[in-house]
Amino acid sequence: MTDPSTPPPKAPDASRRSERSRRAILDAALELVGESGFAKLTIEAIAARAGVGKQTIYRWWPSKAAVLFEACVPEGIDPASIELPDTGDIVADLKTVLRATVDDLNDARLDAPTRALTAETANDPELGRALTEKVLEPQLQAYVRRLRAAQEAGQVDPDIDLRIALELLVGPLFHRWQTRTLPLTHAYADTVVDLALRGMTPRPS
Amino acid sequence: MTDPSTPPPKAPDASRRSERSRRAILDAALELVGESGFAKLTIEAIAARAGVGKQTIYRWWPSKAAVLFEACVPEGIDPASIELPDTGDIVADLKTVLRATVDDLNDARLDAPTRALTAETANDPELGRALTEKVLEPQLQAYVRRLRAAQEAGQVDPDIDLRIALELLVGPLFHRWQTRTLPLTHAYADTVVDLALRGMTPRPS
Amino acid sequence: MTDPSTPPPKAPDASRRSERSRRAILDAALELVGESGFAKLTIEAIAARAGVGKQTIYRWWPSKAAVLFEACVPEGIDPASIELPDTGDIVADLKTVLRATVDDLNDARLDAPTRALTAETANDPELGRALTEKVLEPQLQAYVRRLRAAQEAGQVDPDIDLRIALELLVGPLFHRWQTRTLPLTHAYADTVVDLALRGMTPRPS
Amino acid sequence: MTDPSTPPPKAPDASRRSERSRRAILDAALELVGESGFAKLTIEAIAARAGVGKQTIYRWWPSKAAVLFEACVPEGIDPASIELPDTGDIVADLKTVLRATVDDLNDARLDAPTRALTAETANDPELGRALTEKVLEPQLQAYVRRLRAAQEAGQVDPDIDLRIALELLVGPLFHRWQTRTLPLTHAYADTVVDLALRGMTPRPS
DNA sequence: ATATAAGCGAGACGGTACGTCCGGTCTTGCG
DNA sequence: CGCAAGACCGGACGTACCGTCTCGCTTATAT
Repeated sequence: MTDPSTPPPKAPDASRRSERSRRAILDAALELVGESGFAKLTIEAIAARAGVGKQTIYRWWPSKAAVLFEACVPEGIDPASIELPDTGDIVADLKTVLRATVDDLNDARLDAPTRALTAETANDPELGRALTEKVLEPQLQAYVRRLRAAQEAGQVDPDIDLRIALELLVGPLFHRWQTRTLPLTHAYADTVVDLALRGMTPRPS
Repeated sequence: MTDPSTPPPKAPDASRRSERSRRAILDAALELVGESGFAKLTIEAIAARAGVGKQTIYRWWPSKAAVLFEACVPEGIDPASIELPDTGDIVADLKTVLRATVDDLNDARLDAPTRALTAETANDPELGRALTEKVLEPQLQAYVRRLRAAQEAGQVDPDIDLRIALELLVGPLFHRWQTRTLPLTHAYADTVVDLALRGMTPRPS
Repeated sequence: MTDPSTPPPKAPDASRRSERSRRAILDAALELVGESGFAKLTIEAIAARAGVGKQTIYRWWPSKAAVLFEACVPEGIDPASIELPDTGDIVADLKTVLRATVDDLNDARLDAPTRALTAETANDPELGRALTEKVLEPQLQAYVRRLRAAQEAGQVDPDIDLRIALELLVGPLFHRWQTRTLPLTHAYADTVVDLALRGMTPRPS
Repeated sequence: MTDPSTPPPKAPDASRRSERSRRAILDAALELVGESGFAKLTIEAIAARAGVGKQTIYRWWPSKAAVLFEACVPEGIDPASIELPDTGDIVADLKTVLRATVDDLNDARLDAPTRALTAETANDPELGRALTEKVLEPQLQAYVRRLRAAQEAGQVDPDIDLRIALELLVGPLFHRWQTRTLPLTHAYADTVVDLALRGMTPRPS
């Protein structure tokens, strides 16, 4: 059910939309943010690089952040499809996952756009919501599911709030990435998992 | 050895600087960021509100972020002076501190400028460095000192890397604040401390 | 042969130009120069008065002098169409013309812009060329044509260089106007004509 | 009796004035106007080039035009001392003088400042008055004196208004210089004198 | 002989305008 | 009607100078 109260925003006809232009715009945005950073990313520059009229961008996206978001997060991936590995060994599995996360965060190609989007959420709450809903929460939920399985397998204390447990794992990584205080390494990921999990082992009753 | 290659940047004479203008600029910046957010914060608006020529801002600060930074972080506080409480009970002390941090992060007056500065570090590495050096690290070092005391008192496993231990405490708080996924409460702070500390208790040898 | 070396100056598309804005800008420029003089004439003020973005001025004119020039000299007048009266009496005709010139030079509404443009030629040779070509020379050529007719009618010595003859008529007027040494009157115009023409009468062979 | 009504304009003490600075300022102004033209001549540039504080310029001159004026027209020359040659032959004498004038007007070193000052009179009537009084009129009066001598010698018609006669000589030269329509040559000067003088010869009674 | 006050170099200050860049809207002509 | 192109109004950018205003520092009387 779409909202009938808002006055006609002249919604364009999506069925006539040019896929060609859409792709060119998203590609151009990614290229430019990689070359010069988000601060110098301009709607005009995107349009020029993509060989596209400015209006074609304004017609389909509300902001340059939204363009970049779509460029980074291709729609249509099923949130439920994200699944953490489950070998039965929660510690090993988490180390595998956090090491992969470390690798992603260290990937130079992803760095600029990711930081840009993260930063832009401070000014653009709508973007923040989208980022949380489409990217962040699905991943966090996958952590919760994996931890619940460990709980049920008796590897994690049943009294523990899994939401917080997950933040104990993810928070430190995110903190280092955001503040650039110290390097993000596999060893770091391992230590975080070890420390966090030590606090979650079932207490001897 | 200073770089002899760069041409003279014509450093202004700080001794002739007008303290009156400096204060007016910092106050105006804080007011405006509170009223309209960082995105709408303008050098021209700051100058106008402060009753000051634009050049007077450009003369002393390299960017509006730098102005805001100085407005938020009055220089001249001794980093070593930051000290966490030490009642002998590490758990209680950390809960006290993290609850206070939660209160700070929930303070509406600090929210806008803090988020703005944090976000701006993505575009402005120099600002990031300053923020880390002048604000973040001094606080983190205080954590390290308090945790070391606990270690020496036998309340924390001597094998633990205190730097990572601290990130286990601080990271989750920062993550929630940054992502706005769930509310930051005292209860949350307590649980984080409990969980993290459980992982650090000395192992029975 | 056009110069192939200069990089593309990105010439705007004149067919899309807004005639509405063009008129508003020219009118505003004339109003403002009349009110406050050329020294206080500002691109920003013209734009504001005309309700136009500054870029719209910079897009179509290279300087405020060029704006004023176009405001004063509407393009598209045929240079050949300027014709001095010819009653058969060269003295009477020249007096008629110079008296009219005196009236023009004394016209307060024309004074400010005309002086401004004349003065600006000292700094802006391109403007000087335009002024000479579009305004001055067509008028001087009309003088030459009328004097040639008089020559052919035996009223002016056939040996005389008409270009210089004309300057003997026009130069004194221009000199008084420019230097404001003495008032420009009809009597003055008459005397100049009388004196100058006395030197051009055919010599008794 | 000095005017007691005007509020104290804080006239500086001329006796303490630094001749060193005065010369440096005038020299710098002349140099700069020659290098870059009047439009780019700034008080700040003069001060910097002269190694002088800006205030020292503002203290002694009301405008950059006034500086340039003094640089071009060293005070203290007696207006009455200007005298045209008198060999008894008015035609030859005038040709000598106008040829010298042509040479001056063609002198590249004098061109920029002279044009600048002439142009500036359009915006600065006070400058115009000074220029007329100190430079122009003394010269024109010398012409009048020489022409009167010629009149008394019977070489010029006694009925002629000498003021206008002089303008017939000077106006054409000035017109060509100002409009840059055709080159200023000795031949041109000669022709102007011939033509003008032909109109002034005594009429056979 | 020494205060005292002026001119002076320097340059920070509150401003105004510059010429440029870009945002977001609107218009034109093509497919 | 979507689209490329780009002119348009508006607003902020960072720079250049304006003319005024302090600062210390000579330097030249006027005690």
